[in-house]
Amino acid sequence: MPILHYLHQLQNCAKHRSIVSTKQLHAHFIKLGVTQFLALSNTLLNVYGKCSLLQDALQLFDEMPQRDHVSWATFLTTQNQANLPDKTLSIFPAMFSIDRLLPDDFVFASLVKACGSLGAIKQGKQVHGNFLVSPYFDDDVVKSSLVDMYAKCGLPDDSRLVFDSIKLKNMASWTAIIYGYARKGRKEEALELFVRVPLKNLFAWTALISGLIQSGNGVDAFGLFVKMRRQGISIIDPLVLSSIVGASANLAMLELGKQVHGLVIQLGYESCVFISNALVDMYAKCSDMSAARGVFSRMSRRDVVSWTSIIVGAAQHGQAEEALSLYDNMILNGVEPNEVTFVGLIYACSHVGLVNRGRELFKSMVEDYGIHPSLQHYTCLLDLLGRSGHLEEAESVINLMPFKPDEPTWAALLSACKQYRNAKMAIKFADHLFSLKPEEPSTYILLSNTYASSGLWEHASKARHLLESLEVRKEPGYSYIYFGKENQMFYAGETSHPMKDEIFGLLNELDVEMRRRGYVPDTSYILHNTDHQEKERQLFWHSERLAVAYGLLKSVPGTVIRIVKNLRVCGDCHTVLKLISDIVQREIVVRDAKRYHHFKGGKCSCNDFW
DNA sequence: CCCAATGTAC
Repeated sequence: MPILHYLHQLQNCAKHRSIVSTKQLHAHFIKLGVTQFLALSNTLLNVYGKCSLLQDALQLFDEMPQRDHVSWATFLTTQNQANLPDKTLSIFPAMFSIDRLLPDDFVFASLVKACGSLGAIKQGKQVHGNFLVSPYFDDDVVKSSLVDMYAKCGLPDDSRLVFDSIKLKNMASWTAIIYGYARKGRKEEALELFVRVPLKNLFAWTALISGLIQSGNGVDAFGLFVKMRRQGISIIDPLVLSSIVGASANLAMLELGKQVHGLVIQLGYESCVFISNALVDMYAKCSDMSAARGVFSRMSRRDVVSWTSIIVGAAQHGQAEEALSLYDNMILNGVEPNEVTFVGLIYACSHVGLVNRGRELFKSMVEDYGIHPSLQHYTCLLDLLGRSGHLEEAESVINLMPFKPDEPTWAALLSACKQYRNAKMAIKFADHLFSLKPEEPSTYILLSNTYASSGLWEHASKARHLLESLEVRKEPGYSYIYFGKENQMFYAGETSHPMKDEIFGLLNELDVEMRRRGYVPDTSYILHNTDHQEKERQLFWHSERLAVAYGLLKSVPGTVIRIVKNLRVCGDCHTVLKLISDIVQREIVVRDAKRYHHFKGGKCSCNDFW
């Protein structure tokens, strides 16, 4: 049977993703006049999808003289596989309106998957409803897709309802439900189900581990990863590694990240683009830009994520020129930038006050690449304009843009007003900020100082008053320091550390030298309303200073001191860290809640804007 | 002949 023979050949093409053979076969079918056999065209459609030949798939589908359920299911799947779930949903209505066909189980599964990828819960529930009243209402595959959809939409309880209705639970449904709970940080339930999985394969482990990482439980995830390795699960698919690399990045644990990198090399996955992308990002987040550049330069193939990762990394570490020249290289290499790339680029410009270049990039993003600017893009642009003193222009951008600025954006503009002594504008911005009912204590300090400097004492005291009635920081400040295999955590005001005396002695010594150089503690950053001396004492015990002192005492001389802080560095600590970096001639890198600071020789890479 | 599970940059 020649048709069966051709089907077999096509399946081979799909397996090996052989584009040339597929096109040859297609030409052959046309010549033989066998394209009216639906099975043949449908399979061909499938192969085009698998080979990522979207244009060919679309043309074939469009030109098919008749289409059946299989044609539709296959075509919708090509859209899902090409990461175009919105297309899946927008094309589907034509199934009825043009071909008079109702969805079958295969089509339902594709639609549900598309809703899950989009997080489109409203449409997802509609599809679910239609599925329940269809003849396929009991299909287990569609049900496992539904479990996955609710998991991806962050509704594990809805997942569970569907999951419990599945008679014969397959691995996909187990994986999906575990992922759903893990992703929401519901560890107990995720683990409880994991214990019950009949086959604990790599998929199940990956779902559990990556879900936990996405909910910020990186430490638990690492524990499980080690357990998985010990149980001899072989990593035949590198996806779990990208999650684990990402967890090292989130925790900013450089040593851990290096170990994971070693494992990646050992398992032979360094040549995998998305793994290397994750490594570049990890080194950047761990503030080791030279390692990030190393991985990036060794990559034989780089996609838009690779370039964007290194650009954003350079931008966040204050290396604006590097970010911009990387962008030029990216364009020369024929890689098209996307919305994330431009966030990094405009951010880079704002760091060094390259106003014209930033404006050009913003314009180019819209005009050359057709990207609709998001609030984040406007925030970067406003930051750029504010920092460089173009306050009127910033105001007109605010009036023209289709978003309302958020609290940090108003705060950044307000700081810019202070810097450029524009009291009139400051009051305007402050009023907007005030009406947002800010939650960040430092915002009240900024507000109060702004009003006070303009003689608006009543407003100033109102802001101070609100601040004092505000619950003092829900989260206590802490800093981590890592070097070698050691890591230590310091809380603000901590006085029980075994090396407390040495730390206190060193900080005192440094304090004397700093004051000799003209340092005066800026106590306006202290929230409690206590006397001046007490405020100075509190500043003295801020966690980043304890961590730096510990680092100076214990780390190898000359090495970079790396610190991760949960909150933002206060203005006084920023001054102090600059001074310390100069006094002891050491580079200090602090990753705070907002950005990176490289203190070196009395200067900071953030250019004192943060 | 077609459907379901794990992933990287803001």
